[in-house]
Amino acid sequence: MKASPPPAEHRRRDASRTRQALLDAARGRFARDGYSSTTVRDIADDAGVNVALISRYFASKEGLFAACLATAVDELRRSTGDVPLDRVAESIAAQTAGIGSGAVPNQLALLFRSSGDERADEIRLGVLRTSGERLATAAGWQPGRPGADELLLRAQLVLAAAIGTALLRSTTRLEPLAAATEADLVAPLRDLVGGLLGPPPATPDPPGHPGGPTPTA
Amino acid sequence: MKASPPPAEHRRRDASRTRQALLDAARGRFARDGYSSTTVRDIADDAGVNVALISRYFASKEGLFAACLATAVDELRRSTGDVPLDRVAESIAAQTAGIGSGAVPNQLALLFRSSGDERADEIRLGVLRTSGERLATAAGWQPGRPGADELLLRAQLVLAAAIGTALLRSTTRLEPLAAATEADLVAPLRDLVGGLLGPPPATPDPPGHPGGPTPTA
DNA sequence: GTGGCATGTCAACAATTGTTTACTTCCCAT
DNA sequence: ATGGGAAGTAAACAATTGTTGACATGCCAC
Repeated sequence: MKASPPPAEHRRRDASRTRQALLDAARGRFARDGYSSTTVRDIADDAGVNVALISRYFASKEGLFAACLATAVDELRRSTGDVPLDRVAESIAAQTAGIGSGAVPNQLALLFRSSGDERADEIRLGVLRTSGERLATAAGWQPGRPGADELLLRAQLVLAAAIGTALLRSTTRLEPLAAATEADLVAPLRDLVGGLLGPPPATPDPPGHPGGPTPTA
Repeated sequence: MKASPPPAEHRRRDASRTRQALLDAARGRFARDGYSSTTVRDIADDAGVNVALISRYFASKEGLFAACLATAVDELRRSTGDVPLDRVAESIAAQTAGIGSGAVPNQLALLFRSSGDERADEIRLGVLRTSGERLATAAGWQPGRPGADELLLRAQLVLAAAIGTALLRSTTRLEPLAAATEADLVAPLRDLVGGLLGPPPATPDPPGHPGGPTPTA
């Protein structure tokens, strides 16, 4: 019937397609089981391709992990690119909910799965650092100011909460957290972010609170 | 010189001592590197004993992990035994700070390192579940009440934040979070817990907030 | 059609893993 | 002191891991 090979259809041999299949399978495995618990044969089986192709397309298992990390970092950078403070909760909820609860399996969780590779650690640390600074900036952070360090610390605690949530949701069946929808998460996350980065909640008496976060207004 | 063997001194052969050495070494490795990245030879070398003793004393690597998990769970249960709501932040700060920043390396982080073992997952899930319920109870939770589910969800988010903080602190060098002292962490954590579990912060207009947590007073 | 090259498969490799077995060494009650 | 058993050691085991090379197969330009 079909005289010419339809380009949109499934070709029997397509390098970019199998490459992508490997990336998808690897991302899911790495995010759920971690780096060293995942074997290249697992990934290849999930992707439905031969094991040797991992070495061919990504040079090594670590290369594949680095590629996964790169795409995860890209997506994170894109979806968290300077969100205003009052949209942070929505953004985290979207990330931890998986955007489709199936299609994209938790870049946040993946970002945190150690690989033993030093470059991966550098990438991870860089992302965390810039994310924290961006978040702190949205909360009024300016380096050098009095109290700047604590504000940055608070922003990093927000990141820690987001990562912890992503990990708990993707590796345990702790209900109701594991099955919570994005909508379920927004309100609590808003309170979490607000408590950490919002204006100081009118501390009546406790003497602590050294230089609370500078009010945005 | 020494005629009789001094019991308080270091005997050359002491089963309980080497057993404890193995436990300590294993807990550190598991918490920092995860289960599958840690080899039994690593642990044995850290403890300064022979590899075969792991199988002798704990039957297997998984048995050793289970033993570590059990002690961690014990310590967690003891140190978080029904703390009042206004002491939760201190408790989390103490846990994530490591109580001595060196001696006890993060039970929280260890609690979360997957092992692939089904029993370990059960233990972990049980601890998380009861911890969440205890925390929610301290915040006024009563099962069945309207809004009870969201309050439990909020308590579990506190746990996620604590675990994320512990993991971030023990596996990255993200400053200032990684080097923050227990005292540095208390105030931000108090705001985090307060934001999630405290009395609803006098929401002026947003229609959400379905049945906020019942005020303690 | 057909040659050439990209794509995919198979089998084997060396290294590492957890575990076991046989053996040695030390402590202690007799 | 001395035999017996506990404590520790060394070497080897099978299984699994990541990786590689030689080989098969399909697709496209000509």
